[in-house]
Amino acid sequence: MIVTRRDEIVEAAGVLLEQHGRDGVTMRAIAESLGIRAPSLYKHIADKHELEVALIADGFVQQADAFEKALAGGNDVPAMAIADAYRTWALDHPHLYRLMTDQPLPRDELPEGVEERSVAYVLEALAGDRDCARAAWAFAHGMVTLELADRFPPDADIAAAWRTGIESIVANVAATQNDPQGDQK
Amino acid sequence: MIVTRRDEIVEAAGVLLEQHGRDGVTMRAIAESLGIRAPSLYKHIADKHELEVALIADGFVQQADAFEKALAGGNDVPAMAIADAYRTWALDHPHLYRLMTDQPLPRDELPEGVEERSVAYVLEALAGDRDCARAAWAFAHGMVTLELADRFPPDADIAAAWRTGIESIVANVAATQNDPQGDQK
DNA sequence: GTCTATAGTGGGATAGAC
DNA sequence: GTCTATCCCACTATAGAC
Repeated sequence: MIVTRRDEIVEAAGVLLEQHGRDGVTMRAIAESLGIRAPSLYKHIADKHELEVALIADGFVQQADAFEKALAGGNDVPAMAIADAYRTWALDHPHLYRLMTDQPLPRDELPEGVEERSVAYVLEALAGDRDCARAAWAFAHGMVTLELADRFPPDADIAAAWRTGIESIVANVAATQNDPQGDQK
Repeated sequence: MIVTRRDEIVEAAGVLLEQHGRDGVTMRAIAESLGIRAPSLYKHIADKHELEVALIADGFVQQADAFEKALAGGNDVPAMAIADAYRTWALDHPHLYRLMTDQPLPRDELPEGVEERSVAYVLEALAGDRDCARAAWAFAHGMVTLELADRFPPDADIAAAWRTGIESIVANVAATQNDPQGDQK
C-alpha cells in the first residue's frame, strides 16, 4: 500500500485532532508536524474542508469495524454489545466523534456506503426496526456527548443509565415484534 | 425591576447568540448593537466568560418555566409532555441549548438551584427514578442535538423515534415500580 | 514540492484621555 | 462610562520564486 503525501497530511491532521481538539487542527500545525510550511500543504489538498471529509470517512470505517467485532462476539443481547462498542469507540476518539456528529454529514463527498455500513449493524441489532434503531442511536449519542462534555452530575451512575436505556428500548422491540399490528415494515 | 447596563449587555449577547450562533457573539458585535465601542463593555463585565455564564443561567430558568407549564397541562403521560417541551424549547433556542450542553456546567458560578429546578421536573415525570430520568435525558439530548445538527437521514421519521424512545423508557419505569427489588431508592 | 512574503480577516483585551 | 489607539494573537489562503 503506497502512502502518498496526502495520506500523511490526513494522518497528521487526525493525530492533532485527538491530541488538541478541533481548534488544534490548523494548517500551520499540520505542516509543522510534517516538518514543512503551511502553504506547501495546498499542493496536495484543495482546502481544509477536504481534510475534514477524509477524517470523517475514516471515522466511519473505524466505527463500523468496532461494531462488526462486537456483534461477532456472540453476545446474548446484540444491542448491548453494540452500545458498549459505541461508547468505547466514542470515548476513545472524542474529537473525531464530535466532528462526525456535530454538523450535517457531507454525504455527497463521502465514499459510497461508508455511512450505511455503520447504520446496518445498529439496525441488525434491533431486528430491523428503524424507529427503535433511531431511538437507540439518539440515546447512545446523548449518553456519549453528555459524558464527553462532562455534563452529568459528579455522582451520576453512568453505566446504570446505559443499561436502563438500552434495556428499555430492547424490551420495546421485543414487544412490538409479538404485536405485529404496531409494525411499520 | 431596574435594568442595569450589564443586563442590557447580557440581553444583547443573547440576541446575537440566537441570530448568528456562538461565533457571532463577539465583544465588538455586542458593543455595536448597543451603540458603543467594545472596550466600554469591560467597565460592566469582567470578561467574555462572565457573559456566557449569565446566558446559561438564564437558559435554565427559561427551560424550567417551559417544563412547569408542560406539567401543569395535566397530560396523561407527564414524561411525554416534558419531552415535547424539551424538544420545543431546544429547537426554539438552538444556540443557547448548545451553549448549555456542549461544555461542563460552570456550577460554581451559577445561581443556586438553577440546575436543580430543571432536573426536578424531569425526575418528577419519571416517578423519581434517577437512572430512568438520566436515560430519558440522554435520549432527549441525543434526539435534539442530532436534529439540530441535521444529522438524521432525510427520510427519517423524527416524531416516531421520539414516541418510541419515550414510550420505551416510561414502560420500563412502570415495570420496575411493580417489581420493587429492582428499585435502587 | 517546497519556500518566503504577504494579503485579508478576525478575535479578546488593556492603557490612558476625557 | 465612554472614547481612541493599540497590542498581540490567530487563522486560511494565494502569488510567485526556486
